Amino acid sequence: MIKEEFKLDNQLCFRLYTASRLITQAYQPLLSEQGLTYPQYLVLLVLWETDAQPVNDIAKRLLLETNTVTPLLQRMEKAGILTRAKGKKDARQMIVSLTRKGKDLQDKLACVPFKVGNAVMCDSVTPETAPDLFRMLDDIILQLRSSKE
Amino acid sequence: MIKEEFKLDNQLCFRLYTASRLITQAYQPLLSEQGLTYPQYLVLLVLWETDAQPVNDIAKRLLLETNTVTPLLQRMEKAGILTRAKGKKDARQMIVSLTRKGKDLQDKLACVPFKVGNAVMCDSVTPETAPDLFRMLDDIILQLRSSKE
DNA sequence: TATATTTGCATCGTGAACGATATAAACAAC
DNA sequence: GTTGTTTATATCGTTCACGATGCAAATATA
Repeated sequence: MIKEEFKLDNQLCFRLYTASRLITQAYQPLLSEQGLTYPQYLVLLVLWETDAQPVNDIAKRLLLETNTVTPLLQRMEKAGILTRAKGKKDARQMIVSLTRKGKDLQDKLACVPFKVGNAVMCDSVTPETAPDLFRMLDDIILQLRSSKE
Repeated sequence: MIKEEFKLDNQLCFRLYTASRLITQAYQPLLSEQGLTYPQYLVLLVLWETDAQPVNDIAKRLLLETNTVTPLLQRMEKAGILTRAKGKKDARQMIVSLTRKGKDLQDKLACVPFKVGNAVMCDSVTPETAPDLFRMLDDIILQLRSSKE
């Protein structure tokens, strides 16, 4: 008999991995109407909050490395969603700014958060219990970030 | 001011995506000692439970498509962890079986579940509250699977 | 001010994910 | 039995993730 700790059904990571993939898949048809991917949508969320940020700030906000974010931004630049320009104060920085098209996407995607929000609501995840889930996930993220030192 | 529903900090998906990536990163140094990746580890979990399965059964168990699993298995075959052989009853099937090396990995990775388990424990995620988290994630996964049709 | 180190970003290679498509075996309908 | 459909797997192209490495601008140190 296989040991309990090796059973797939006992793995937190597999649940997170699967839930993450499936919810991303739920976004996908809504985003692809605008030619976007989910990570690109995350970049938009960051830039809608604060426009004209260096690559590094975007990467830190998303907890990604710049070698992931740079190609992502290059593709979005090619799609006309944003521009990348060398920083004036610090020439090493690339300042990323939304174009008109990038800003307008906010209206075009207005329904997305609601549609996906509704799609995940279920017996044990409701507007009442969601904060508990958020807190646990935030705690796990914080814990894992700090153990990376 | 940006709308609440577009704030990154209000996104369940971003939490799941980040938690999944970070916990996978926690596995990575432990797995790479044996030359494994996290998805390859998941395949091992499936095969340790039930050896000699067709590709499709493994894919279904992991909720992945065969076009993701096939290359994964090919790499693991090249690494000598498993074998792939045409099914005798049904020649379309590829039956995946563990090699001696694949079976032995279970002992070599014995400490992994505990180390990662400890790494995620924190204030709001404890042995007592983990079942609540599991239930919520399972519910989300079920909900999203059923809404795919 | 010359040199060393750090910082910000880019490039490269590998391994997933996944949509689209292909192919052969199994099965069904006629 | 021939034809059509379904099923199991594989291949291809694109986009992440991410470790490793490179490079130039900024900063620290001698």
